[in-house]
Amino acid sequence: MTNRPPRPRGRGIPDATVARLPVYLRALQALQDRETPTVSSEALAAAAGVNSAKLRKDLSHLGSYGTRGVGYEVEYLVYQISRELGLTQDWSVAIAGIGNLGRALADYGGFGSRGFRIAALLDADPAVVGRTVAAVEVGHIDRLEEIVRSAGVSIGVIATPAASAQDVALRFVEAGVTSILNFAPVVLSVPEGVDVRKVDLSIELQILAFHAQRRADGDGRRPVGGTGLEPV
Amino acid sequence: MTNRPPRPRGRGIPDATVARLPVYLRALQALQDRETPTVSSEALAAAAGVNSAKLRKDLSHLGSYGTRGVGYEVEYLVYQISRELGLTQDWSVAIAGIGNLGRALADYGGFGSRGFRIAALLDADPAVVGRTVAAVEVGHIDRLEEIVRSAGVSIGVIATPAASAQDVALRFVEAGVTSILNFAPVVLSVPEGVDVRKVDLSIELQILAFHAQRRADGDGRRPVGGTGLEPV
DNA sequence: CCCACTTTGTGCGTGCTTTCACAAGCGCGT
DNA sequence: ACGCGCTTGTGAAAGCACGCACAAAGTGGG
Ligand SMILES: NC(=O)c1ccc[n+]([C@@H]2O[C@H](COP(=O)([O-])OP(=O)(O)OC[C@H]3O[C@@H](n4cnc5c(N)ncnc54)[C@H](O)[C@@H]3O)[C@@H](O)[C@H]2O)c1
Ligand SMILES: NC(=O)c1ccc[n+]([C@@H]2O[C@H](COP(=O)([O-])OP(=O)(O)OC[C@H]3O[C@@H](n4cnc5c(N)ncnc54)[C@H](O)[C@@H]3O)[C@@H](O)[C@H]2O)c1
Repeated sequence: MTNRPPRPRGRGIPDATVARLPVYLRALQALQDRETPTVSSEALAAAAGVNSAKLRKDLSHLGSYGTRGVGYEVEYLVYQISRELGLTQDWSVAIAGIGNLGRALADYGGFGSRGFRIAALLDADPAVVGRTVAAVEVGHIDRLEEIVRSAGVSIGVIATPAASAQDVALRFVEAGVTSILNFAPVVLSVPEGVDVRKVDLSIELQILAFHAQRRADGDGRRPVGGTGLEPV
Repeated sequence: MTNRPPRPRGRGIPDATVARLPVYLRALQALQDRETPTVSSEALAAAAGVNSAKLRKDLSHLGSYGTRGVGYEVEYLVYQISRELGLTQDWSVAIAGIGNLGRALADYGGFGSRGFRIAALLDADPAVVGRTVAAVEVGHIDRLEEIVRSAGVSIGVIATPAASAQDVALRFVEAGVTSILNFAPVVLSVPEGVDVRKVDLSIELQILAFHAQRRADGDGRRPVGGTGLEPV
């Protein structure tokens, strides 16, 4: 694991690549657990569920970290991807809305394992505020700014009801948070420079339903009471 | 066993469009609640956080449902999008793994509202099996096939630990499920023709971390947002 | 009827993404 | 030293997605 922080990488890794790096990282860590020293692009691509040419091109954006005829050294690549993703430093996360979902997120162990630390939990319900979840005491949402600033939070997670999400988002931003992960089913409006990603269960199900319906239409699969209406 | 079908997209609606239709649908339903009869592409695009030309092109894939000089009739468009997405029929969902996350999903109300009905819950833990969550009794995972078939499940949700996810996925497939939503942090391998989507919290956080690091890095400019609210 | 105005639907240029295909590089055995 | 087999890194091509800009199509007022 040689440290190598110069910058041969052409600045600007494509978004599509960035979205796949965590997948590669996870596959590599599984190999690490099995003490596999090196891996070929073919094998790693299979583990990550992508085309091997795509994997190589993705990795080439980070630098030339492979050895022709051999493959990639697992440990070295883990380090390089971690560094590129910013996982060599710790990130403090605040979760707003400690309901069913918020609690599941807070309790989730797979978080802290990789550089993300839950630094603050926030809720509006007096019955929840003051309780301790995952070793963190739930603070009142009214003190968001104070808590977020003092905990040095850089990533805000929104798990409140949809009606409160926009408000909470702006308060996160006012408190200096520029990265937000939103679970509420609303489109958030935030100032330029703030990065919002959303996780939307309902949308995922609807996309699955679309494809399922298409399969059912084409094939002779059993429909469950669809309409016979055709597009005009 | 392929990880991902190449792109069986017979000519039809582009994937990128399909992924946005649920967003439009949600915005339209909000308009419906406010009894707005018609909406322009400009206004709907703003509500959905997209470019209006993109919205019009997306909708044009469904047909010519707008009126020039006027806009789109909200109710009609809701129906057309719903039909295209397959929401005019009901979909039965099974959730495997009734832990923290699985319980949150089962309890989540925003599901049923859009044609998705929780038909079965499955777990391996004797302490969980037999309990009732969200008015559904948790069945034992060993009876997956029987339960899934008798409940007519068409969408399987995996919220088990990562180690069990692949196994559960294959059992879903054997029971006839061809649409799977996976919350476990693993790449699933399924036979061709089975549609898998994943929701991965950890990946989302890592992507946020990457962008946050980039903003903090060489880039010394402080994003002065002003008050310009940008839809995301 | 005509005209000014609004808004849709889409042709087209631009840039990003994926995939193929292969030369160049590396290790190993002889 | 040399050739062979394996694997990377990357040009080039094909495929998509996005968004501008505008003609076509509709509304409403006079
Ligand atoms: N549970 C799921 O599986 C699921 C799935 C998809 C999306 N979501 C979305 O995630 C969000 C949370 O879901 P949930 O099931 O945990 O709901 P929940 O009702 O169990 O929890 C919401 C929590 O937010 C708190 N809250 C309300 N207003 C607040 C405010 N202004 N500031 C801070 N906290 C506030 C409430 O006190 C409550 O504890 C919702 O927007 C929901 O639509 C949930
Ligand atoms: N909780 C989160 O916020 C969160 C976030 C991202 C991803 N995930 C992933 O979601 C999954 C579930 O997370 P969780 O927090 O609910 O975990 P959990 O441990 O609370 O729940 C897991 C449940 O699955 C059951 N189970 C175990 N093996 C099973 C099997 N073979 N068949 C059926 N059920 C089985 C267990 O009995 C338990 O009830 C995990 O893969 C986790 O990595 C969770």
